[in-house]
Amino acid sequence: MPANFIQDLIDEHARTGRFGGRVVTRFPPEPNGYLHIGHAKSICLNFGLAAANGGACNLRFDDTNPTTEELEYVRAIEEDVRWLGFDWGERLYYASNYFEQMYQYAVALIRKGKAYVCDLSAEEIGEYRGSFTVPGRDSPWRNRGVEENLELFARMRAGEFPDGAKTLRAKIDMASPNLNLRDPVMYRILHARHHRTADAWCIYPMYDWAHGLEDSIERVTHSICTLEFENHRPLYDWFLDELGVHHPQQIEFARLNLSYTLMSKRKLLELVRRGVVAGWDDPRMPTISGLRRRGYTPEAIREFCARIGVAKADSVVDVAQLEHAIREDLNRRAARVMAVLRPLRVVIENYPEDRSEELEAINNPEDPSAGVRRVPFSRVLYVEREDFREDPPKQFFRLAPGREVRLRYAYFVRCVGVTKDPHSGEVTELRCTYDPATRGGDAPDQRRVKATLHWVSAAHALRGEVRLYDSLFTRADPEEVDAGRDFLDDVNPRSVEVLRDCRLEPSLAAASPGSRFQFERLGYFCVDADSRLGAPVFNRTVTLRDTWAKIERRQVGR
RNA sequence: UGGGCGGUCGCCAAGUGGUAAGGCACCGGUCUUUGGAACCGGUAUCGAAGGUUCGAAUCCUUCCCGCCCAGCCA
Repeated sequence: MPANFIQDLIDEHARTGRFGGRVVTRFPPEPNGYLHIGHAKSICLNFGLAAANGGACNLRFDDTNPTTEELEYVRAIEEDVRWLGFDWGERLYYASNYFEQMYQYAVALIRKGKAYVCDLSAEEIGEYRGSFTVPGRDSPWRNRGVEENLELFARMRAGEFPDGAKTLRAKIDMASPNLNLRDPVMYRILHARHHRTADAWCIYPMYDWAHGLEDSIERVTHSICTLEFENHRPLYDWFLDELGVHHPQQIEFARLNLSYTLMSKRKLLELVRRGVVAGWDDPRMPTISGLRRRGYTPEAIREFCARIGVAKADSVVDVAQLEHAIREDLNRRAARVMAVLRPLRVVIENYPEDRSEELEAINNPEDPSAGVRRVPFSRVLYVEREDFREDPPKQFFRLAPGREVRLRYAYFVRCVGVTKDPHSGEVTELRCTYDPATRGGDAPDQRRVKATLHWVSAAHALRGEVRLYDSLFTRADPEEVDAGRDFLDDVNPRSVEVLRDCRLEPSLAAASPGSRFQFERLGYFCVDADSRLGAPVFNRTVTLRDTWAKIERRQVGR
């Protein structure tokens, strides 16, 4: 892992002997949604720091709010962390396992006169809190006696009061410039069934009270969290110091933001619930499961996280950075294969009708050990529609009337005719001739062609479905919404395009779900879970860099 | 507005008083049976202004800008 300010701090702690040289971190997700790429940054950081310093990293579910948390989410989170390549061993914990301990800590605070039961309503608490510029006022219940508080708190736990009737609050300072210190709520009454503790509790600890205790109980040394909790650190410090328990060092870093991507769990949930996407693992989602289904590898995600660094400045990483990481990984590892997404029929007029042959193709030019395969060639082929232009613009090197190009690993062919639909005028077929002397793709006379096209033999081709993805949002920052509009208004209407009549080279017949390929000249694709034998479905993970597209965009632009 | 935290190339990000790393993106070029990959080259004086110093992105002062906080969410 590259150096960062957190590692510097750990180094300093090692020098000064704080924590006795121990390093224990934790990844503490709330099981109220699926993990996304932003969580991956945190996972890589926490597990990475632990590994780099001979420490350990806990996986702890922060399940203090039973109204939003579910078992499905804990299962998905475990799967995603494991898939990313991290192992928590026996260190799997739940905040809910500490509820009794937390309750006892709260009693201890009451005994010290540092916490009290408050009868104010939620609304009243808000009013008493004051504002940035106006100090808060003490709750009328702030000076209840210790015994009364103890009894009331016990009765809260016993279920004697309805939801919202009372809270337990820390007695700190209603005039503090830090609003988190204005007698924050520690416990609320919630008669809700918890996915792990069932009906054992009807009071649940607030995050601010619970989180620091969880870290303390687990003897965590470095509690790494995001920037917005910086304001809360003085409160955690207060709780831990009043209790006199193990006191981890909290360190805040900037969460990951990605251009054209939403990272808010609430909004991702809404996309799922409204059916804007097909589920948490929709390949357009920035979730780990979505990226996995899209064809991303854990290696690429980890490399991405390593490269973006860790710092305290708010930032938005260009999504091109993520795409670069997966291209780089797949370029090295993915087998090359030929697939025609939008088929255009080609007849090689001088190639015998009854003949076909097999040509040798390299599986991966980046990896000689991947070997070679044979692809069938015959008189009728398919090429990509966009590889032919009747009236080619400047710098378009591909097929056009009269022009010669190379069919990859096969022959040079020249376009000698174009067949069109008499009504629509649409090109329906290309008539070509081939040069038998160029078998394999080299001309003995050293003549050159400016383009090499991918192709597939019509008679041997497999049919398949290919799903092309584009970004889910049209706006670089989907969190920013124009007045009177909704973030859903910025969903890209063309975020997915399904092509159902694609032709694939026959070697793809055996491809199993999850396997990844480079479709030559097009991009990286991954077999989707919807695939069935004889009816393969591919997701486009990412396109190849496309210089021609860039040139064309420039031409159209001016 | 009170408090907290930040501002180094278009986007990330090193740098911790000695004369601005790297990655992505972009622009050129080499090579090429993927207009892919690879390779070569190009692009900043550090939010601003003062000051300290032989020397400052790094120290001091003032100012400007951005983000976070007024849930019985996390």
